[in-house]
Amino acid sequence: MTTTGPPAPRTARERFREQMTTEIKDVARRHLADAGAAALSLRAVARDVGLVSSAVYRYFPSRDDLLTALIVDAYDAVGEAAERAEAATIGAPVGERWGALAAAVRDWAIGRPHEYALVYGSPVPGYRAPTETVDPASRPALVLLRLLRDGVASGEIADGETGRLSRGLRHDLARLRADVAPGVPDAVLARGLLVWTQLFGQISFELFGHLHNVIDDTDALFVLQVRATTGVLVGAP
Amino acid sequence: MTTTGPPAPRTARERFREQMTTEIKDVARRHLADAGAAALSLRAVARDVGLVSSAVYRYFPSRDDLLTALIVDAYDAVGEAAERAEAATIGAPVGERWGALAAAVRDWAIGRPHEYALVYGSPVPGYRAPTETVDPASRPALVLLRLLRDGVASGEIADGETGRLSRGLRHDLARLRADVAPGVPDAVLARGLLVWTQLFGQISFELFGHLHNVIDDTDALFVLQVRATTGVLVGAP
DNA sequence: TGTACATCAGTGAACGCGCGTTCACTGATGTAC
DNA sequence: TGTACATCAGTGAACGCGCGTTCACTGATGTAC
Repeated sequence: MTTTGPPAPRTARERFREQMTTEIKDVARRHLADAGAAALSLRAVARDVGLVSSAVYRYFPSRDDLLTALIVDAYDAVGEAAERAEAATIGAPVGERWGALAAAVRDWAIGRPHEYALVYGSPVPGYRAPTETVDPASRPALVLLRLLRDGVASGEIADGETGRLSRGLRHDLARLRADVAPGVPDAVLARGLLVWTQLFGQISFELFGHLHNVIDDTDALFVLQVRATTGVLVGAP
Repeated sequence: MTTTGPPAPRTARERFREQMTTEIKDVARRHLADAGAAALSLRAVARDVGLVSSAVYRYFPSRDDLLTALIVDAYDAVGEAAERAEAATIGAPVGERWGALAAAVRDWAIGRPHEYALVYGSPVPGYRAPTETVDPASRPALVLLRLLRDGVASGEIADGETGRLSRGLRHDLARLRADVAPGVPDAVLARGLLVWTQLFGQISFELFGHLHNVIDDTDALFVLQVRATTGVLVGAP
C-alpha cells in the first residue's frame, strides 16, 4: 500500500484547518477519560473547543469518524513508541531489546490509559472499525516480529518444540511467516505470541484495576515479569 | 465474612419478586451485547421486560445498582466455572488442573463475551465499583492460588529464582502469601501471576479482535499456549 | 494590481429522539387481630 | 373465618436534560482572469 499523504499545507486556510482538526481531537481525547468512547459526544467536544456543534461536521463527517481518528492516532502513537524503543536498541542483545519494547508499550499505556482502553480494552459497542484502522493496529506487533526475525538470524533466539499442531494453526503461522516474519519458525512465533499477550494481559490487569490491593509495586512486578518473558522468548533452557 | 443470605422465599410475592429481578437482569445482560455497559439503559430494559420504566426502580434503586448486579453475577459465574474445573480435577497432576482451569475461564469468556468485556475489559466510565464487587472479583484468582498451594505442597511445582526484589514487591507477595497462599514462595507466586495475566491477555486478544486475520484457529493456539504456560507454572527446566 | 466568483468555516435554529429519576396514584397481596 | 390495615408492584405523567444530524444563512478567504 503506498499512501502518499497530502503535501505540506500552504495556504492559511489549510494550516488553520489542520490546527483545528488537531484541537478537536485533543479535546475529544480528554473527553475519553471522563465519558469513555461509547459516550463520546460531538456536542460536548464542540462546546469545549468553542464551536457550535454543527461546525464540527466541517472536520468530521460523523461521530464515528472522529472516533476512528482517535483510534488511528492511538495505534500510531503506541506503534511509534514501540518503533523508537526498537531503533534505540539496535545491536543490543535481543533480550534487552524485548525489555525496551515492552517497557515502551507499558509506559505509553500508563501515560494514556484511556487511549489504551480505547484500542486494547472492550470494543466500542455499535462501532465498526473501518479498514483504515487495520494498518496502524498492526504497527506495534510488527516491531515484535522484527525482533524475532533478528534474534533468529543472529542465533540468540533458539528454535523449539511445538508438539503436534493442527492444520489450521500451522497454516496461520505459515501465513504470518510468509507475510511479515520470514525465517521465524513456528515455535518462535508461538513464544512471541505468548509473551506479547502476556504483556498486554499484564498492562490491562494493572490499568483496569485487577491488581488493586494485590500488587502495589507494579513497576517491580513488571520488571520481574519481563525478565521471565525474556527467558521464554529466547528459549532459555 | 459471614453472609447468610435470606431464607428461601415463601410467599408468592417474594417468589414473584425474585423471578422479576432475574428477568430484568437477563434482559439487561442481553442489552450489554448491543449497547455496551456505558449505554445500558434502564428505560430500554424496562420496555423489553414489559414494564414501565419507573417500575424498574422497585427492583434496582438506580442504573448503577443494576450494573453492579450484572458485574457481581459475571464474576460469580466465571468464579463458579473456575471452581468447578478445579473440583473436577482433584488428584490430577497440577499441569492438567491448570489446563482445565484455563479452559474453563476461556470457555466462559467465549460463551459470554459481553460479560467478559464488562468485568475484564475497559472499566465502565463514570461507574465506581462498590465494595460488594470485591469478593466476587477475587473468586477466579483464588482458584489459581489454591492450585499453587497444592502444587507446592505435593512437590509438583518447583521453587525458583526471582533475582533481587524491591521492598515493595516483597511486601506485596508476602501479604498475598499470608492472606491466601500459605507456603507458596515468591518465585511461584510470580510465575502464577505470569500465567494468569497471559491467560487473560490471550482471551482479550481473541475476543477483542486482535487476532483477526492473524490466527484463525484460536482453539489450537490456546491449547499450545496452555501447554507452554503449564511448563512455566510448574517450573519445568 | 484589481475584480468577480468559488470555496469554505462557522452560525443558530430546528428535527426527532432517548435518557434517569421523581411523584401521586391504583389495585392487588399479605398480616394481625 | 372475617375484617381492617399495611405493604408493595406497577402506572402514567412530568421534570430537565443531552444527543446526532440537517439546513439555510453569513462573512471571510482563496483563485482565475
